[in-house]
Amino acid sequence: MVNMVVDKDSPLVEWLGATSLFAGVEGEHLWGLSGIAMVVSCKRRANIFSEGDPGNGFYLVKEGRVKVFMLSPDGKEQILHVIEPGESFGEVAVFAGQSFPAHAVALENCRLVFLPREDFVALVSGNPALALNLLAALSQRLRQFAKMIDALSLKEVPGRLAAHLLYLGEKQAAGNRLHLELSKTQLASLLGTIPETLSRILSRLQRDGFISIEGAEITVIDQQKLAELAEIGKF
Amino acid sequence: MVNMVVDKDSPLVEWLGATSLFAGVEGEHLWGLSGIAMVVSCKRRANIFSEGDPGNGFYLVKEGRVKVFMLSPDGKEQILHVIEPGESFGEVAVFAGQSFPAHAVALENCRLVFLPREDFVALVSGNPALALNLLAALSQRLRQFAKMIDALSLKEVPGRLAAHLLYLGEKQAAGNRLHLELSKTQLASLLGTIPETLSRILSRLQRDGFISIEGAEITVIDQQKLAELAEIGKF
DNA sequence: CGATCAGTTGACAATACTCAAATACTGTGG
DNA sequence: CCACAGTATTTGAGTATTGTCAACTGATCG
Repeated sequence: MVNMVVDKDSPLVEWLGATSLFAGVEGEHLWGLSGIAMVVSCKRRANIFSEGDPGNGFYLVKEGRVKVFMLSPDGKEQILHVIEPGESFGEVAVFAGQSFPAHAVALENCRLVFLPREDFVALVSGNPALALNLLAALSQRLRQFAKMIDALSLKEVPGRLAAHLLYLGEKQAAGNRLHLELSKTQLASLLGTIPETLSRILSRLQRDGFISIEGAEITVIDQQKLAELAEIGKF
Repeated sequence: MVNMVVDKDSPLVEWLGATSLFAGVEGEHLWGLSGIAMVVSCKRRANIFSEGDPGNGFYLVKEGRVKVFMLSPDGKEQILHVIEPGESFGEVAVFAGQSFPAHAVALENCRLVFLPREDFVALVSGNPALALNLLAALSQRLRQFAKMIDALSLKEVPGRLAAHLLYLGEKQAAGNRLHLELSKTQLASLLGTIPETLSRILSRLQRDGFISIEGAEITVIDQQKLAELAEIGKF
C-alpha cells in the first residue's frame, strides 16, 4: 500500500451501484457501502499488495487497470487476472485465509475503492442479495481459473495465444481488427510463457496467414484457422 | 447422471451440519437443506456431469471420492480437484453461468447429496450465515486454483511432485511415510503431466535419495531437499 | 485363465526456455 | 526539443524438459 493517497470526493454511490458486483443492491445498502469505502489513488507500477500480506479488505477498480499475479522465487511472473474498471480483486482474502494469495500491481495510474473487511462482512451478513452477487462473482472467477488451468495444461502456447486473440476480438467487437491491451511482455506473462516465445509465435501466425501484425494492432485474416488452433491447442 | 439411484434413508441433518460448508448453520435452516436434498448413489467410473451440462444443482460427497477435471479434444485430462467426503462440487454452476465448467466422475462407488439450484438459492437468500460459508468455500477453492496455476506455469514437474508429496505428508501426518491416494496415472493427471514422465521423476527422486518407493507407499528420506525442490520448482 | 489396464523403460521428437545480442521505444532530465 | 538511460521487442543459436511412440512386465478382473 505504498504510494497511495486517500481522496475525499464525489458521490460513490452511483458508481458502486453500476458495478456488476453491486448491481441490484438497494439504495439503502448502497449507502452503507459507500459509507465504509475509501477511494485511493495509486501510480503506475505501484504495489497494491503482495502475496501473504494480511487482507484487511478488498478493492474495486474505478480507473486504470491492475494486474494480479503469482511470482516464482526467481522472479518470473504468471498473471492470473487483469482487472479493469468496474471489477474487483482481493475478495478471496476477505472470506478465506485472511491473507492475499497473490500480488497486485497497478498497470496504470489508478483510482481504487477499498472496502475494509469487517465492515464489509457485516454488510453482507445483512444483505442476501449482495451475498448472491458476490457468490456469482467468485463463481465467475473460478470458471476463468478453470479455463486457465485447462489452457496451461492441455494447450500449447500457439493455442493459448489463438484463444486470447479470439477473446479480444469478441470483447472489442471491431471487425477483424483488435489491439493487444497489454505490452507483449505482459501478455506473455498472462499466457504462461516468455516474451521471446510469444514473439516467435506471433511471427509464425503472421507468416502462416492467420493474422497480420502492426505493433500492438492485429488483423485477423483467417478466423477459422485461428479457432481451430484455439480448439485443439496445437499446430 | 447415468447409473444413479435415489436413496430414501437416514437423518441427513446431522451429517449436513457436520460438513464445513454448513458448519454453524442453525437447525431450522439445516432442516430446510435436508428437505431439498436428494441422496444418490453412483458407481466407480460413473459420469456425474460433463462440461457444458446444465447445472441444476450441486453435490456434496457423503462417501467415496470424485474427480473434477478438464478434458482436451484429444482425450487428455487435467484433474482440477479430487473431492473427498464432506466436500462439495459443482457450486459454480449454481451461482454463475448455469452450466458445469468441467467434468465430474466418481473415483469410487459413491454416495452423493444433491442440492437443486432453485431451492438452494432460495435458502441462501434467507440465510446470510450460509451465504458466508459458501463465500468462504469458493474463496478457498479460488486460492487452490491460484496455486495450481502458479505450479503449472512456474514449476517443473519435479517441483510439482515434491510439493504434492509434502502436502500428502502433512495431510496424513504419519511420520515419514505416506501413500499416494491416487493411481499414478491419476496423479499424473492431477500434476499436469503424463504417467511416463511421472514414473521417471519418481525414480529420479528415489535414485537421488529424496524418497523411497514401494508401490504407492512413499517414505520421505530427505524432507529438506524435497522442500527446496518444491520451493524453487526445478532440479 | 485370458484380457484389459496400470506401470515402467527406452529411443526419439519437439516445444519451449536460456543466453546473447542487436534494434526499436519510452520517458525523463537537461 | 534532444540526448540518454532504461525497457521492450525481435532474432539467433543451443539446450533441456517433457511429450510421443513402442515394447514389455505385472497386476487386476471378470
